[in-house]
Amino acid sequence: MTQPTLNFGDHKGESQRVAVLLPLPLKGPLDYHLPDDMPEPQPGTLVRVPLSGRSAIGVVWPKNEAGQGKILPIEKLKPVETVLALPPFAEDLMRFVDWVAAYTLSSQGAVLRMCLSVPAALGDVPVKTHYVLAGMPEALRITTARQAVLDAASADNPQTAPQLAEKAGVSAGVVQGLAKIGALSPIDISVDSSFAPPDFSIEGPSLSTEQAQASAKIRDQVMQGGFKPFLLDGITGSGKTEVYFEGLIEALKEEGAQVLVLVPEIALTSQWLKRFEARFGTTPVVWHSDIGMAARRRAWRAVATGDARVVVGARSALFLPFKRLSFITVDEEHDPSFKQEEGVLYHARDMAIVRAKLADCPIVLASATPSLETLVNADDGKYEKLLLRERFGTAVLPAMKAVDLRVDAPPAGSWLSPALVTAMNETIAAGEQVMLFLNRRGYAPLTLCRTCGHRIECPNCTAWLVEHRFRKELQCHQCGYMRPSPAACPECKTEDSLVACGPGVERLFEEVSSQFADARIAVMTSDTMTNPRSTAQMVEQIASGHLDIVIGTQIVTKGYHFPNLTLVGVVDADLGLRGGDLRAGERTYQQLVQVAGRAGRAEKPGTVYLQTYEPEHPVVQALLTGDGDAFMAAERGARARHTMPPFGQLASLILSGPDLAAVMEQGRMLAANAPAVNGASFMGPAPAPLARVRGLHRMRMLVHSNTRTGLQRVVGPWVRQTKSVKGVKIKIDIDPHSFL
DNA sequence: AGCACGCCGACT
DNA sequence: GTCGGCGTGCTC
Repeated sequence: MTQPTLNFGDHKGESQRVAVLLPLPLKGPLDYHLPDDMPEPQPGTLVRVPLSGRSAIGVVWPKNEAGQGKILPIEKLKPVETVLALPPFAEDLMRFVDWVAAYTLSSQGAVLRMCLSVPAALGDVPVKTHYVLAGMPEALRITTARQAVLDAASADNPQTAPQLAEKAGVSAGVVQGLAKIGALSPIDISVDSSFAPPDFSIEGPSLSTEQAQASAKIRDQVMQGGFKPFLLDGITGSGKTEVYFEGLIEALKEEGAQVLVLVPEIALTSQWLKRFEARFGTTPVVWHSDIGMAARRRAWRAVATGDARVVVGARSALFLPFKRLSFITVDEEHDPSFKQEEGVLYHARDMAIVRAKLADCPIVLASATPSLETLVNADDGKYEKLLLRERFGTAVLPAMKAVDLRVDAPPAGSWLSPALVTAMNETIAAGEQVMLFLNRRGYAPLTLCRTCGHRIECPNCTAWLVEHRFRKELQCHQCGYMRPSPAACPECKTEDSLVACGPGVERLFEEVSSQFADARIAVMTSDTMTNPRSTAQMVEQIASGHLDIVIGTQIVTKGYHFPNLTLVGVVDADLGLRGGDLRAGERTYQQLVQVAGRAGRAEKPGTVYLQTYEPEHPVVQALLTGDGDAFMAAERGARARHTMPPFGQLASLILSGPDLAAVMEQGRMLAANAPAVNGASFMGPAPAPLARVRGLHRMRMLVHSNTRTGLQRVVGPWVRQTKSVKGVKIKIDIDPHSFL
């Protein structure tokens, strides 16, 4: 990972000229000239500039030493319009933008766009006029109404006109009148209330010995300052959160310091936030993809001004304009959702390390199942490893049992083995709860015609339509296409000939409902947890013991704590292993450990049943024996042998367009133009596994390097120097995780 | 990303 | 004869 060189020094003879980076996918910053009456803005200043007839907001960018491209004469430049009343971007943020752009082979502007993702935050702050008592003007005519308002008003407690009018029992007009003659003075107060600072007087929970040791290491580093990554490797339920909380609290003791906690999108539950608030004595600034516009604006501004001390967010929070970032935690660092798969393709965990390095602060990567990349970095001594090997309190790790489906097969048309059903009955009889995990939304992944063999596919994608029986619809999980469930086969028109193939959570619900007639059952998927209110309600119902069986997709794997849940049934442990990409084994192992970790989190011990057709598979064996280290060591060996990441590096190209011939032509040209580079090999073009998505044809190419870094220096020039075919989009993914 | 310029179909 | 479809291309 190399880093672009920047010059933050003064640039003599160029005082008239400023480079402004705009949040657009342009090649680089654009030059503007400074009006004579405008003081020279320091790099990082937010400015409004003209841009082809309109006006745009950008950031004054440090001058790049390598002045590539032609320089426009100063008289041709348009003037900077205004300087925005916002704190300038910190130097480390600008270097971060440049670094991410160079690493992901995207434009600086595209990366900046992620930092300026809240247009409303950049404008004027919405204000409400409040009033305070002013000196008594000479010509004040006192009336009873006026006196009542003056009694209600005060010099140091600003109130709005309606508030004062209400208190005084008069109309708001009286207040306005007093303001007009100067007896009250108006003060504009932002509608955004400020965030309460953290409360250091709160005593943390008492920590176990290993927790205390780990947190001491982190706190020491925080006090000493400077970049340093930690891997906090602790089994599920070992209290990792409490350990990194100590680091965060320590960092916050420094005046003005800000801390960031990155979490997987689905882990940001209200249960989790309550825990957070209990320790910090304040609501953290929450940042994720679907917070409302007002909350977004308030959060962004608070981060920029430094008012927000603690930020908890999904991957995009990494691009918030922190004034002084002093500590980062990436919780569940192995989680696949940290990989951004659209627009600028980045991995938030990897970029968080870079951000911490540029901000010169400590960073903690926490996980019960660290990624291979992180484990290798820890073993190489780049990260300090902190281990937590005991479950917190009296809780113990759940017992793991494999159910060999070849031997203990479910009856035809059902998906639960007799062994699992027996265990479920016993658990429910004991007044405890069961969770069934099946990472497949809907009723059935495939609808097939018994008569003609037709499989109902998406008209736009290479994908089967998934039946959602609750909604009586078929849906494409690729593009969102929906159609009502047909009664007859769309191909041969035979009535009642369609059969659902394979299970989804809805089908499991059907089976469980008939087998456990008295049980109270919930289905937790993104389809049933569409809004926070209903989600919170469902979670509360489970937590308080009002439900017996929870059926869920991966949404249940994180962020929830159900103390009475003692049995977890993994309906199809082999599901994630099919399709076999680079990380299929690792990912499945991680996911199943997380699911298993839902069982027996309190006093009662838990049991996990893994239904599998391949009990001898290394992933299943690792779960049964609890020897994850051996499993990861084996994975590591395999990756090293094939110089796969992190021992080598991959870059993926997706070529897509409406015209297949054009897409193929682009692929041919890229292949023909592939440079001969020692240690690098080029594969493809080949049709992508998802050969068509949203009506676009897709081909893929893969570049492999047998060295760990620097592949973008091969891929960047190669793609830039290859003639592009009209109507074909080239998406470059450095360090790809998805191979579809 | 906008927004303009630019060449081919259904309207006043 | 125009209004307008969105395809390509530029923005200091």
